[in-house]
Amino acid sequence: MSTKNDKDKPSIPEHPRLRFCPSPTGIPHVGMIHTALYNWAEARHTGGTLIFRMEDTDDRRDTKESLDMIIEALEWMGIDWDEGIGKGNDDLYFQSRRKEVYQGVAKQLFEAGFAYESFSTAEEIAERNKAAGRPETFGYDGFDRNLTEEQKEAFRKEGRKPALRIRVPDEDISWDDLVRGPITYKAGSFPDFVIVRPNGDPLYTLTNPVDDAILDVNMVLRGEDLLPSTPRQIVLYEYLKKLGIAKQTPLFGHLPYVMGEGNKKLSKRDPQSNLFLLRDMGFIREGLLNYLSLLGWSYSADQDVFSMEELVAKFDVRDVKANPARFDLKKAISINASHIRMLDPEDFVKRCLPYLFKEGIVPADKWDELSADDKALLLRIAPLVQPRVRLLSEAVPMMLPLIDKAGELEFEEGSLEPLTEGDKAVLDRALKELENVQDEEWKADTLHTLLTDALVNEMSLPAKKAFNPVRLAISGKKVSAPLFESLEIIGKPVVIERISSLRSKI
RNA sequence: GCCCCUAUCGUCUAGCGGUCUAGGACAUCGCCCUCUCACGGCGGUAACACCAGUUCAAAUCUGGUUGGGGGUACCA
Repeated sequence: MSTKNDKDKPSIPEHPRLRFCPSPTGIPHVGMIHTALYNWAEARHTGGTLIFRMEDTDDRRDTKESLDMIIEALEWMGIDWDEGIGKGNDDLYFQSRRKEVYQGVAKQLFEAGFAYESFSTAEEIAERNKAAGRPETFGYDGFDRNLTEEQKEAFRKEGRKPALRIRVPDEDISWDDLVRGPITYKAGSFPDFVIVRPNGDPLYTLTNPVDDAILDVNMVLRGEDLLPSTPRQIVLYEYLKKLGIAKQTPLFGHLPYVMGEGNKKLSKRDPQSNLFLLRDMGFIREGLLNYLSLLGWSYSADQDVFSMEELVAKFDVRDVKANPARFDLKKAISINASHIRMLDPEDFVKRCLPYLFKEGIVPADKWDELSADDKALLLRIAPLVQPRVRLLSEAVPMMLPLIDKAGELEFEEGSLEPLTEGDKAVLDRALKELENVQDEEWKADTLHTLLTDALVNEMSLPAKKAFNPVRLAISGKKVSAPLFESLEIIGKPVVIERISSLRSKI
């Protein structure tokens, strides 16, 4: 199999080792899952290894709840991992437990001369830049690069503590990006950067590559927002390799953003960015995964509904597009609808259960806890409802009139006003016909014939005019599951009761 | 300011120098099917940001312009 990119993008390692390493700071986000999905798909396609690790270095923002939600999200989506949290020694996979490791590496970097102590404060750097006529945003000027021991001692006597900075070589930094192709940062593009704060806290620029190196990660697929940190990390990798800590510099692939409305990255404020909100709306994993994979990648020129197996068979990160993609809820819903229709009816019902249970329509949200009668009824209803919902939650109002026979029917807003004397006559006639039907004759096709003869043929009404009042009477809605099947399922007594009830409202 | 990324219908994309009067999907509009809705079928509207250059030939290669995004941190 050859794709356009095989010839001009880097070849992937024989045994790819990828990782997904979010920070536990909030509700699982669609952009985050998009990144996780692409890492997963690449790992599964290549037979590689996916590592799941937590970048929890910010104790002010990190929460246990967030961690639990991220795990729940991955499990719900079916994104599994081979190494990492919950699989082996968790001390390897939580950065919050690894401060000594980073400090140890920092010490080695310092002793080898790859990093140096920097005593300059932000104010001093800004002043020097100003004095030299450089723009304020110029950044660090390398002032502490070659401080003598005496100078350092003098700073220490002032009570200063040094940050540790990486000595950035004066040369172009290039890499061949898996999604963007060759990228070069010219020499001097960025200054010596801090890897350890004066108080000893290691920074992302250090912790991320160090863990990747220790876990022998050879492919890094991450968001475009991390692109500017890559040349810095490449510098660091060169040093880590010299110290024997890193085996190689990994291949990098910078994935496109998932955008929201306007030209903004999908933010936590956008409701459609919240994975669990999408689940509550009634997305199924297959649909959401399918849609998300399409944001920056395509399955083929003329097919965009496919299974996870098909995705894995075809996915290649080198085919991913570099430009950001907008999250389009309408298309996401449409793709979801296709996947709902492909579900086995029993599977469909089982997945509807939580939504039905939440509204008090069924007594349990677990299939096994339902009575045989309940199961049988749901299974009869499923094929009627399944092809006409796009989200699982939409099944609730459609199933309700078929399941809840005791409750008072609620009529849809504005559905009663247009009713006329003609509709009243239709209901009268329907009532008369249906009352005479024997129990054993109460079948969808019999009722269809009966009502067609009476209402359409004898009353000379168009089919819509004839059946819609009946539909409204038994469902409370203008849109419902197929009428005659519904009549059969609801049963004669309740149908008679509901039609009489609506008749009296006209 | 400087650096980096990016640019095909409203949206997601196919396109890899000739097969492009640019294909598919969602959305939208019309028609058919039809007990409603959905499904399904048929058809319509709708895009190569701009300017140069290379070439017999450019959506495709090169340069520039413009637009969008990101960075320029002791954030990630």
